[in-house]
Amino acid sequence: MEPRIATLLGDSPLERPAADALWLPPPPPSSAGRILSSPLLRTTHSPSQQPAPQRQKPSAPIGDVLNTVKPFSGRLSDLLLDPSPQQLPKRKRDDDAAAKPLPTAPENSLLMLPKPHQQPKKNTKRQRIPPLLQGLHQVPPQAQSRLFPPITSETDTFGRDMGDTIPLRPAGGSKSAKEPSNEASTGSTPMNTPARTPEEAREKEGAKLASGPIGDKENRSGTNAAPGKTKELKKRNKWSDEETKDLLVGVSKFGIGSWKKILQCPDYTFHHRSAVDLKDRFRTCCPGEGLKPRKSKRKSNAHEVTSPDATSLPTPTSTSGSDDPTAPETPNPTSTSRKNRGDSHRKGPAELREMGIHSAFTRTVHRRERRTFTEQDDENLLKGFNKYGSAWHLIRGDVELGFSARQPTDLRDRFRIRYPERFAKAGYKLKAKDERMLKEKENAENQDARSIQPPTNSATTSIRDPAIPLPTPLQDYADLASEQDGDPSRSPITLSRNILEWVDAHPSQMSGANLPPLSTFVTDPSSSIHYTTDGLHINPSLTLDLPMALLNSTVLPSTSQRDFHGTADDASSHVETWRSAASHVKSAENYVTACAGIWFAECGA
DNA sequence: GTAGGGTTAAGG
DNA sequence: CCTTAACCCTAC
Repeated sequence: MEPRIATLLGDSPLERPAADALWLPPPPPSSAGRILSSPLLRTTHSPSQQPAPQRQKPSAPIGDVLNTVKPFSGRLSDLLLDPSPQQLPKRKRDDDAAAKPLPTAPENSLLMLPKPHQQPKKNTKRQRIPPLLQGLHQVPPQAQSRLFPPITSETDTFGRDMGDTIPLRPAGGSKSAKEPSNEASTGSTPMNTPARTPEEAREKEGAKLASGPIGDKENRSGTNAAPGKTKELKKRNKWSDEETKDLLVGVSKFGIGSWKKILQCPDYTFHHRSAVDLKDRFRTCCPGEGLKPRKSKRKSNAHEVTSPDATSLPTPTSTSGSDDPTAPETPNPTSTSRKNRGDSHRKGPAELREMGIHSAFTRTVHRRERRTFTEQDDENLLKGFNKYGSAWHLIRGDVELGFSARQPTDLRDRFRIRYPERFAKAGYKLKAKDERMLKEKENAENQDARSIQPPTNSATTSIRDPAIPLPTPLQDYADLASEQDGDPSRSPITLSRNILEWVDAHPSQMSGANLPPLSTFVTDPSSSIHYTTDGLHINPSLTLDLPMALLNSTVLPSTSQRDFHGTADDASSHVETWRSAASHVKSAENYVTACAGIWFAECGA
């Protein structure tokens, strides 16, 4: 832990500039026990590494901040919104006096910290809680312990950012140990056996793409995954001639489109390929053979004059022309090198003959031509759903809607994609992926609400980055109002079970009120509670205000689980009360945690 | 006929 | 190589 902290901070404690807001002074002896009980502080200021005289220097940033800060108004929003800019220069002066800055360090060394990796796009949802709050959310587990929460998450990210080359993926699994070489693998290897469940399929896919091939690919390529990426950089799993031959022979035997059959046929050997991989490879080798050749991607960019070869790039017409399977061995002489590179995988008749393929590829399995749903289709689909409900065959039968060429299941599938919430509300099951997305979304907001995100960099808990704007109370929460579906049979209450679960899990923080498990309400089908499918929806303004006066048992219902025998309306009313109470507890928690930071510093000053 | 999981096509 | 969506299969 200790060396990692030092690594994480970029230097040894002695050389590290004190601009790091974590740099707290040692507490007076009376409070030493409390303060040093924090593992973070202990490791950051190990007495064995820090000479006593230097430790006694009253150069703590937090102490300075506290000395210059104006009297605390008692409102958390003041803490959040007042960056107290005059404190920053003073901090720097003290920094200079206290420690020798790194020669290359910029003024604000916080900027030198490794950037956390970029989450995939779908996860880069804008944070709903300002960074300061994220760091302050965590209430010390025991009030008397006053521990900083340990840094337990994102460590891998930092580790990688700091050049930690230790493989993060658990080494060893029987699977990877079992597949040191692909040369010996056959079509009947575990990798080529079909998965029985979606989870297995996912695992299998993940193993194919990541853990499984790693050793093999590294052995082949001799390169390591680049550090600083969320996902380990996947090596390109290049197609060998043997694989390609097996693929083409397989296509000639089973037909175009029977990718899974080919994949599973023991006669052929593929190195961690999926059916999609086979299809993609075939599309590359035999463009136009039964599969649509790829469209030209350069449309709007084609006119850009900055590209030196822009004038020689093939037009979409020439692209499709060169993809013409009737002329596979006569590449367009005007093609660029890029174009030639794309064509380099193309297998001509001669090569096919060499592989023993003498007849043209056929398609043995018939599949309806793929037809994209238009906006009009979607509109009609919604109309049909409003008219017939989920009787998809009736929707198809309605000639006015124009779905005669579709299967009922097509309509259902499209409806699931296009109107997922209505689909779910109608009682249907969403695809696992959609459900995962909903869950992730729920979890993301759940983390905001439960405040279980430990600070990944405690420095950010003291000084809010003024470049990151705080949201206005209702800014960016348009979805709060967009959840209404206009269904009059539902209560307008929009409630997330997560906050209720949080309250369930923290009954002691509800001022001793008698807390019924709130699942009492949520599991009551007669309560007409409307749960949004995307998780937690708390009016964020409630978390920015500090309704301390409301934080007492008088606002909390005294109803116990056994006592509750109300009607659905009563239940709604109670849940609303609980929801409000939970929000207030949340606000109070933030407030107390913010104060805790000051208490810590005061103890150390 | 429907629900739900699986497979494939195609664009990114 | 990944993701998405259209389409397919099959148990019920």
